[in-house]
Formats: sequence, C-alpha cells, structure tokens
Amino acid sequence: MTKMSDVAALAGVSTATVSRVLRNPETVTETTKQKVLEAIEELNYQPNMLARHFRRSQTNTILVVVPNIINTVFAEIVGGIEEEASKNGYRVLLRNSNNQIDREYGSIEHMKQRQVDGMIMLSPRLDEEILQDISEKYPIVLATAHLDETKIPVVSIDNVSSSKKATEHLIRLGHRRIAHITGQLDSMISRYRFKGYREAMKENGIDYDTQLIREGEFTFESGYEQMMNLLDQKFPPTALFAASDEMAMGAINAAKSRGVNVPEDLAVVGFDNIRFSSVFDPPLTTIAQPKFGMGEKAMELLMKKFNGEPVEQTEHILPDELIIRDSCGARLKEKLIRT
Amino acid sequence: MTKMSDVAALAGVSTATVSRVLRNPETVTETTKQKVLEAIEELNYQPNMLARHFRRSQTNTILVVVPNIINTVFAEIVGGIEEEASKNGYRVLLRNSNNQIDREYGSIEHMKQRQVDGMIMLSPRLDEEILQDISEKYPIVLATAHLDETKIPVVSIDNVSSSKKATEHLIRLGHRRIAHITGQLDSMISRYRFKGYREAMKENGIDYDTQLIREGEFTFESGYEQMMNLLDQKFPPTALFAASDEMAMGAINAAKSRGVNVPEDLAVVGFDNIRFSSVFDPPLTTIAQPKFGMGEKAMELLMKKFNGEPVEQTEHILPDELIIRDSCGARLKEKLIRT
DNA sequence: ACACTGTTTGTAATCGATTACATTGAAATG
DNA sequence: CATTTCAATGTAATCGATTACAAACAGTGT
Repeated sequence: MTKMSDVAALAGVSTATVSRVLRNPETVTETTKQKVLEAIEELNYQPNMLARHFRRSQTNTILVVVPNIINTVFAEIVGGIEEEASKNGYRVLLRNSNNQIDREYGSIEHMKQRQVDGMIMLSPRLDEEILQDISEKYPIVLATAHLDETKIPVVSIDNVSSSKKATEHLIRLGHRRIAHITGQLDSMISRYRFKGYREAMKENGIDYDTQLIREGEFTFESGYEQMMNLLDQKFPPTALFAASDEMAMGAINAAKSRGVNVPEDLAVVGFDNIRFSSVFDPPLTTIAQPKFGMGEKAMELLMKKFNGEPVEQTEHILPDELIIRDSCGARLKEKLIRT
Repeated sequence: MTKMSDVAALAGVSTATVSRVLRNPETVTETTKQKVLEAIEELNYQPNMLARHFRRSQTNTILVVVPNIINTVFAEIVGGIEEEASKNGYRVLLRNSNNQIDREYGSIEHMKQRQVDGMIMLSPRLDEEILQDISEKYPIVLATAHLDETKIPVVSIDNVSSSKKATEHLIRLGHRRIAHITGQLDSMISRYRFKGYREAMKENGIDYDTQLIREGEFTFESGYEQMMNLLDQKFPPTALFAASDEMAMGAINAAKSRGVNVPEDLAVVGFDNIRFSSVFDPPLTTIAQPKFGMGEKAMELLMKKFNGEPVEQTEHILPDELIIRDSCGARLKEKLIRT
C-alpha cells in the first residue's frame, strides 16, 4: 500500500502539502498541485480511509435501524436513504432490530462509540425520553414515527388525517358498519391510524361498534385471522379499513374463502400502497406513503444536522394520497351509475 | 471521551496491560485483570473503535452490494446476511448498485481501500475475470450467481435443474405449448432458467416454439406485456413458466384481463416464492429459493475466508423446492379426479 | 546462593493522515 | 534598499489502541 509519504517523496514536497492538495486544493499553487497529482496518479495512491477516519474522528457512515428489512415498506425507505446518502458521499450501515428494544439500544451504543456519524431509526420502539436524551448529543432522525413534544427531527406522513381520509372514503360510499383492523397497538402508528378512523366515524355521526375493531400485527396472516373473526359475527361489517395493505390482502382472502365478494359484499381500503397492491385481485384502494421520498428526506435532514444547519421544524409531514382502485367499490359504483 | 491511558492511570498499570485485558485476558493475572476491569467500569470506558480499526487495519464490516434492495428477493437475502453477520460481530454496509456496473466497480474500490473487510455481491454484473482477480486478493463471496470455472465461493440454487423441474411439472400436467417468459437475457440467471426450460422440453420430446419465448425484465409490467403478446398469437400457449413470480403475476393479470382463466385455460408456474405468491389469486405454484438461508450461508463462507479456513467447494448449491399451489392446475386436476 | 526458565508487566514505536505552528520567500510599501 | 505582509510550504505533534521488545519478577533446580 502506497502511503502519503511516498507521494510526497516522489513529488518532492511534504506530506502536509499532499494532504492539502487532497482536502484544500485552493491553498496550494497550481504547479505544486500538478506535481502532486501526477505523483498520485503515478503511484496509484489511495488515501487510507481508516487513518483519515481515525484522525478526523468521522466516518462518513450513517446507521439505519430497521425493524425488519424484509418488510417492503422499510426496504423502500432504506432505498431512499441509500440513494440520498451516496449522493452525499455517505455510506449506509444497516441493522435489523427485529423490533427488539435491546437491539435498538445496541445501535445507539454503536453511535456513542463514534463508529457512525449519525443514525436514522425507522419506527423506533425506544422511549421518547431516551431518544430525546440521545438526540441532544448525537445526530439522529426518525422516520415513520411520531413524538409528542420533542426536538428530534421526524419524517412521516400524517397518519391520523390519512386514516380519516380512508375511512371517510368508505363512509361516502354509503358504509356505516366499517370494521378496522389495527396494527400492534403498542406501536404509535397503529394508534394514530385508529384515531383517524374514530375521528371520521365520529364526525359523520356514526357510533362505531367496538366489536368491529380487531388488533392485527401488520401481516397477511393476522389480517386473514381477524377478518375471519369479523365474518363470524352476527352483524358482519360491510366495509373494512385495514392499517396495512398486507392485512388488507389477508382480510380479502379470508372474505373470498367465505364466498364474500370484494368489493360487492365487502369494501376494503388498505394502507401503504406496497408494490403488490396494484397487482392484487382486486387491486387495493389504499393510502400511498411516499416511502422512497421519506427515506431521502430523512437523509437530507441528517445531512443538515451534520452541516450544523438548523432544522426548522421537527416534524416533517410528507403528503400522502388516497389511491382509489377496485377493492373499495368506488369504481364499480361509478360504472353502475353510468350504465 | 475517556481513553485507555485514563484507565491505565486509574488502575495503576500501563496501557499495554489494559489492552491485554481487553483482547488477551488469559495473559494477565486475575488480580490485575480485576483492577483494570474496575477502572473500566468506574470510568465507563469504551475503546475508540476508529483507533482500533486503524491500528489493526480491520473494520469488522462487510459490504453487501445489491442490485436493488426494494426487490423482496434481495431484501430477504440481505436479512439473512445481516442476521449471520451480527452473530459474528460484523456490521453490514449496504450498497444499491441499481444494476450499474460502475457502481459495482465503486464498491470494489471501497474494499481495496480497506474500508471493509470483505464483500458479498448479489447477482453481480461484473465480468468473471474481473471478479476472479479481485477474489485473489480480497475476501469476496457471490450469491445468486454462477461462474463457470472459478475459485470464488458462490451461493446459489441450481437454476437449471429447478427450472427444468418447474417445466416438467407443466409437461406432466399434459401441457405441450408451454411458453417461457425469461428475465433479462444478459443476466446469467435468466439464461440458466431458460436452459432448464429447454432441457425439460427436449428430454420430453417437445420441439418448443420460439414464438413462445419472450424476454421480460423480472417485473410485473414486463410479465403483463409479454403475456399480452403471447395471447395475441394465433396459437397461444396453454401453460407458462415465468422466470420470476413478479412476472408470473403480471402474466396472470394479463390473462385475467382477456378472460383467460388461470389455471383452467392457462397453467402458470413462477420462480422465487416471494412473500406475496401465496396470497395472490390464484396462489402461485413456484420454485422456492431459500433466500434467507442463502444470505446466512454467504456470510458463513465469508467468515471462513476471514478466518483463513479453506472453503472446500467453490459452488454452494442450496436446495430449492417446487411449491405446488393453484396456478398450475395440479390441485384442480386432483380434485376433478377424486370427484 | 546462583543461574535459569517462564510468566507478567512496562516502555515506546507504530499505524497514516491531519493540522497547529514555524519557516521561507516573494511581492508590496515607504 | 530595508521593512512589512502574506501566501506557500515544511516540521513535527497528534489522534488512541496495539504490540514488539525489554525488563522485572517469581519459582525451580543445583
């Protein structure tokens, strides 16, 4: 491995000058710069990054903590982060937390040891206070999260209003017995989506039946199971708002297995607009989160923190969108009206 | 930040001893070890990893280069890699190549600069010779790849025999006009899957119609489009083997849109067994790759390289499995026979 | 008591880039 | 021409852990 002193020797300058050519070219005359550049070329020199990182105690690496990379929602967000990071010369270290709090802790230790310059946590489980403490000393950004009163930058969509929008869409289609399958209720996101549902119902003067609320786990299987429960009830729902597309798909399959037609007998709206929602039969009506964009935005905010720029607002709400496909019956209705 | 010399001072020993307690505890007497450990505890000392990495020129980090993390197949493999890596105290740096060769090059530069201890490439695009060169100097493992004659460890399934198995399944169900939608044919994997198809046809005495071979891009959209083409032909196929589940789904949707029933009018077999295949309507018959396991295996092999253990075989073929669901019509047939 | 062996600990060099501070030299000014 | 100023470059310390080598020490056998 050629090192800086080799370059310096060949170019007939000191290592300080070589270093300057590399990092502050404007402080060096054109002629010496050329000499050094030629020597670098000649020797095929590559700076030892480990030495640089050590000396500057900076790694140009960020840590992304994901509950589970296998989940397509997180994978897309990570895609956005990686894209934006590599634009800025940063590298992305990936860590699956598997929703375990101690793994999240471990990741924070990692940052405390300065092994990374900052971190982005997706759907953190850690207490708000703990996160707050860390954020005072280290650059951290959260995504798909919501904290009540805090200075930590958060990138998210408005889960309450979007869920409200989804539920209202079903109400507008004439439904009153609207079921809701939530995600794990120990997660903020699930509670916010549930809240949006309640608000929509209330504002439209509908007393919702608590029997129609079921807690799932954001998976197909849980959606399937909970829908089976709902269909077993004396007065089954005529519509469903599921807190994730996966659960919506599971629920629809449960309905199909019972001969219940979607959307004719059961209108369904999901959440996330995952890649497969448009291909599913029937294509899902759902709330689209700008997943890739959220990743990019999170990384942007982290870059601001790195550069010492102020991050004006702490909460960055990106726009969501209700995507109407077939599972809610709106298109079917339109067609019927037209004919 | 407390450093090693602080600990040494408090414990009344030299830094060398502190370092030994941390890395070679067996060379230190029990009593001094205790003193040092107490001092570490007292000061809440954490070794500076950047200094350690620099000094040892080792990073405990590996690089994983993925064509696209958004693709669920790769996401699952990365999940397996991450799992196994963190068991071994290694960290995973993620890089999306977006199938661009120059990005793959860049990642190799990264390793040459010793910023990572080794790398795993998924579905590399780079030339075999280049990879071979690199492998002689740096620890590298490939996954979902196949190289003809090389010393680079590769983790994969047998794409030829599995595709043959998939095609034979369709033949056994009585089909002769079996179409095949390939992936991009500049990718080895696509060519191997195509080869498996040809072998199955040939061995069963069927001259396949080149009109029934269409090149897709591993996406829904391409599957949809190519199926439309197939359906437009004078003698459309009665069965389809698609080189990926995504394309199979696209194709099935194309068929549905034309009123062609799957599996009654068109039997379909896919490839990959992605998470959504079982939920699709109809559930896909497909070849299951042990995705998570492939990731784990790849990391295991890399660990062997790190430890200087010999990697006996270069090609590690993991078992695949034909998962029979509804899209191929086998179940339907059984049912008909029984009744 | 002495030499010898082996274990434990300490001293100080080392990894390679960065940078505070010192030096050189050339241009500018009176 | 002497002096000041400033830009360009060099010298050497520095970051913190690791480790080759040296030293100290305890135990063993004669």
